[in-house]
Amino acid sequence: MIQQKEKSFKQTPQRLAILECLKGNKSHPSAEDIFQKVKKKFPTMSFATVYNNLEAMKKRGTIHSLTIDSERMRYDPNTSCHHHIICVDCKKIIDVSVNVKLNIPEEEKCDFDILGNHIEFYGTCPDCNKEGQ
Amino acid sequence: MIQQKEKSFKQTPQRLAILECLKGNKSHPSAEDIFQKVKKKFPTMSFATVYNNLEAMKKRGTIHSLTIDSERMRYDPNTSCHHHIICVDCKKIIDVSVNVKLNIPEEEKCDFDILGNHIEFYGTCPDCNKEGQ
DNA sequence: GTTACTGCAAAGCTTTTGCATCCCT
DNA sequence: AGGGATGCAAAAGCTTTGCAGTAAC
Repeated sequence: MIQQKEKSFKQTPQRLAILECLKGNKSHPSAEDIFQKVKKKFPTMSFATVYNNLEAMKKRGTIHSLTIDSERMRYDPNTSCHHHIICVDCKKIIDVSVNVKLNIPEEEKCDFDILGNHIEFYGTCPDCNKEGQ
Repeated sequence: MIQQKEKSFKQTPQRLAILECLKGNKSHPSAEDIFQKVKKKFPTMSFATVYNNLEAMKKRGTIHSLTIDSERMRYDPNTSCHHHIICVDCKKIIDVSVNVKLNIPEEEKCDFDILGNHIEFYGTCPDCNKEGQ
């Protein structure tokens, strides 16, 4: 088997800024959110750089992307097993760490190899409930 | 309280064709998929008509939309409670009806009103497993 | 010196919208 | 007849890509 040399991962200031912005961030920001925040520090920051870096971090397993918001991709630096609640009105996303063991009966799997799962709870957040009266 | 007259829902041939295409369809098609299929019957069919109708049906609760595929919206005519497995390679989606009762402890909810939930299993389908050897 | 990253602009996709025309009820 | 739906084209988002210049290693 041919030894695949791993591509080096350079520590550029922009990349570090994106990582810093994401670190411990529980708001599940979109690429736009991240771009706006990092742009303050690097006014020349390009959108492509944000997307390229998010993609690179995803591939390395540093972050996860969430498909829960149909309007845009959301990113989560917390790669440990957890789930989410999304507000159907304002699209706010919060973490949930209910620990359920989910097993699919063999006959339901249709020979899929299951790698993992993610539970999306949807509802309305307190802020949107207030307004909706 | 003012009586809101319900908007009439006309039975146009195009709309019926879209409904027909969706009825019992377990492939979780995208708008493009539906468009291509219905276009065979109605060569003048417009993309806007497909989207308008899917949106209208969603509002009426006739169909659900799935955010599980990050590349595009997918539609599901099965509105009863069920979950999904998606193939991370080819994005094939199949139904799963594991019946789990998911309750979030009060302190995790952060005062959200929970309306429902959806479990996404992800993995690789038998077809993609074969190729990947 | 290499290799990868940045920034810019343009392109690519999916989805939405405006509007004139058409047609279901 | 009238309200809604259709079809077309254009626009609007989000995301990706090509490429020349630049910076990390």
